[in-house]
Amino acid sequence: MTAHATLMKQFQAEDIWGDVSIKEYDVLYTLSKCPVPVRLGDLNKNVLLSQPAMSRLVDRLADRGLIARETDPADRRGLLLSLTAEGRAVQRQIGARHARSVARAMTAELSPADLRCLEEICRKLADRKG
Amino acid sequence: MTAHATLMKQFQAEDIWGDVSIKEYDVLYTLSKCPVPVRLGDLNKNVLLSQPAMSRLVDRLADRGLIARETDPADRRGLLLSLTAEGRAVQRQIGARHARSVARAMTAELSPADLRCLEEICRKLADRKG
DNA sequence: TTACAGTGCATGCAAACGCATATAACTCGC
DNA sequence: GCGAGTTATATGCGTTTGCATGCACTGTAA
Repeated sequence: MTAHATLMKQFQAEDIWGDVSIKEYDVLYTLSKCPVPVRLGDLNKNVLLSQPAMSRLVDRLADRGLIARETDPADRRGLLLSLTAEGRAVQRQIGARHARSVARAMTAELSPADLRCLEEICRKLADRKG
Repeated sequence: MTAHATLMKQFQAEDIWGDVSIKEYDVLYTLSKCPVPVRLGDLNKNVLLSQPAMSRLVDRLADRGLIARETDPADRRGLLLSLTAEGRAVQRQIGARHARSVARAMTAELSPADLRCLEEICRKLADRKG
């Protein structure tokens, strides 16, 4: 937990976020990794926010024109979310800078073996029983 | 980040927290690890909260009698924080249950070698240059 | 000693959050 | 087909957060 907190505070303090908060970027990043539109509930699994908070975060991003919402034709309760062209551009721009920060922070202290090990561990933990 | 979010959501959903939030517990736990009273600013390094938010979280815990505040005699701007007897009792009770959850979640998916590797990685990241 | 830049914590305020719950849509048994 | 139960998202409301800033104290230097 301490490792996570110090890393996040360092990333948050970097002057690369423009008018996008780190949680908002988290959503943009997750969407950028999805080849097809995603459900709100699925997005919510990747971010430490309650469902209502995610709903309103998506509201704000949609109002700002960064993501598009459409009701799922197959299940009209559902929302399908995707990046707009502008959202994709913003994600790419911030993502490039953030990726450099992350790479710098991780390689500064961790060996290549550490990095492989950590990747494996995180995959195991994230894929854990639904 | 996904691994962290899923783990935290699972822990948060466990029915072991009583009327102490996970952030409040985080503070109680950190204090329980400190042999001597700690500064607010130092506590804040372990938790992903801004300084004002930490200040008010400590307010609430002090109002509830779980932690004690005293001004540092050596630097009278500073606050020294410590657990009260009740705070220590609460931390121990919740901590015992939470430790079991954590152990279960981690050992379910990770090998002993993974655990040693992760511990080493987290130490390196947490101790990273100020 | 007094002025002044720096540090540690507190507070005002708007924004964001979580909880409980409402709403809408789907599913299943009858 | 129709009501009961379930699932996906939205909304009301009180609480908590972050930002900007204020206040108290420290240290240094004229």
